[in-house]
Amino acid sequence: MPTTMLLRKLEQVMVLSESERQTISELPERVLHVKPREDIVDTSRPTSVRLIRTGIACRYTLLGNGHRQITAFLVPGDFCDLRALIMGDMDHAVSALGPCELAVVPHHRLFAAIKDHPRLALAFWSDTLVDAAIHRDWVANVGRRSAYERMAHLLCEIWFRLKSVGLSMDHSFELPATQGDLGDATGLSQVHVNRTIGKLREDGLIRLSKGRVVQLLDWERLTEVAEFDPAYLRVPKLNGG
Amino acid sequence: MPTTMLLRKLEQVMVLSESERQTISELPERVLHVKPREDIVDTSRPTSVRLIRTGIACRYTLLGNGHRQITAFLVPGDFCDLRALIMGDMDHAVSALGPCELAVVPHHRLFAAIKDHPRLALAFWSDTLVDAAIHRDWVANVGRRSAYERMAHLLCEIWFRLKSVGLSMDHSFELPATQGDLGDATGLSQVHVNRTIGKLREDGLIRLSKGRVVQLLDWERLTEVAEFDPAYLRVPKLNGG
DNA sequence: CGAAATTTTGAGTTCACTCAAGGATGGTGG
DNA sequence: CCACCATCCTTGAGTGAACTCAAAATTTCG
Repeated sequence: MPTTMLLRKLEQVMVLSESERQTISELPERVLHVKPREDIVDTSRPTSVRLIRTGIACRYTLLGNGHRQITAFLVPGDFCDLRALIMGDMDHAVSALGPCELAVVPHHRLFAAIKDHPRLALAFWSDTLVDAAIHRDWVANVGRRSAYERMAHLLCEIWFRLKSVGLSMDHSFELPATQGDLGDATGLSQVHVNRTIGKLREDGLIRLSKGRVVQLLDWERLTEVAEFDPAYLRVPKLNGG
Repeated sequence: MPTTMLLRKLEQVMVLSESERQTISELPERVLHVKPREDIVDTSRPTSVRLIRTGIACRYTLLGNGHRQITAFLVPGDFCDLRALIMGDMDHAVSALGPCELAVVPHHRLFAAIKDHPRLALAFWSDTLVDAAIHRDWVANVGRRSAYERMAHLLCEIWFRLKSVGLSMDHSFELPATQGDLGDATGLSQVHVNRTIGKLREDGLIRLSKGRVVQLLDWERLTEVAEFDPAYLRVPKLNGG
């Protein structure tokens, strides 16, 4: 029951001992298959943590005015509800975009792993720190960029994160999101998302093929438009501990 | 060299032993006084962590288009650059709004504290989890709320957080931010911030007195307008560990 | 007290929104 | 395998919330 993506991510933060790697790979209790558009976690008090193995999911909040805001996309190797391990509850929901395969890790196993290998607490903590950095980037994206720049930035981020876990070699990836979803992620209306990606396409920056495949045709120009700097996503090796 | 606010915050998450409390209170190496508008941390590689003791600060990012986005306000008890403890670097800057008093905690002391009391790692981790929750809320705020609701929400959040650390008994607090700052926090222009708080004032929801004191005149209606639900800020007691 | 920063107000503009309808696409069951 | 239905995408037209530019009034601070 491989936890390859997670290991890959954590190994970017710190060097893991054989024993630590072993412990992590034995975390999952079972695998869960989730259908497209299905909720993975709602705002409750889960007793296990779900880890994305394949597929793409999103964190979201429903506002009272009927709107939805997606606050993050989750790619393989990402925890859905690590928050609840420490905080007890979830303050938001997570839903699968396309079909997802999840590993389920009971809280007690994670606590046991941390007890045996205290350094792992720092590794998992770093996951939350990256989450926070991504959120900050989204605040800036939604708050201070035009629709055009915003969409460009979002696509850059998703591609970069997929690439970091070894998915997407070339500059293309499958994104099982509707234009409505992209609107909820960027704070734009569905119609304006349509016009915006239309312009990105006209300008030769992206291409959308059948099966919801996104191609970034001109990474150079796209990052320029989006002002995309992956520094906030990059994880330097942990020194102390 | 008291770390009262921090202790108060951490004790909301978990019960601390006398020894743990002692360790935390001995963390600060020195106190630092920072003038209004001065940077507390920039995007570099600090070797100590700064902790707000008094005053209000903000995290911010400068965008290439000349805009600034504030991604969070920091109140007493909050860490400025805990990220760098684990990640090595900062991906954003922190600046004082009004005059601030900071406690400086060298990284090695924090690592030592965690080594002696592994549960403290979970406590500090929870700080990052709350940060992430606040950021998510900001994404939703900026992405899916009108200027009017947005400003209301921001004021609710700041007041609630000040209240949780024992500042502000009544519904008023000092906020040493210009309307430009509030714009950078909400993703609005300075002019529109002016008109928006003008409307909040007209509607009898808030009052701005001399010395930058904000008064929330009608908490009931304000939370309704803002759809403010402090659940995401509340920290349930830690069960495991 | 004067200079600098901030707030306030006015006027015109624009980016993104809503409403609406037609076309494309994809999944499902007969 | 095709017809049908639902979902999603696309385009048009009109509207509106928030923006920019600009200048006056006020406050803050040295």
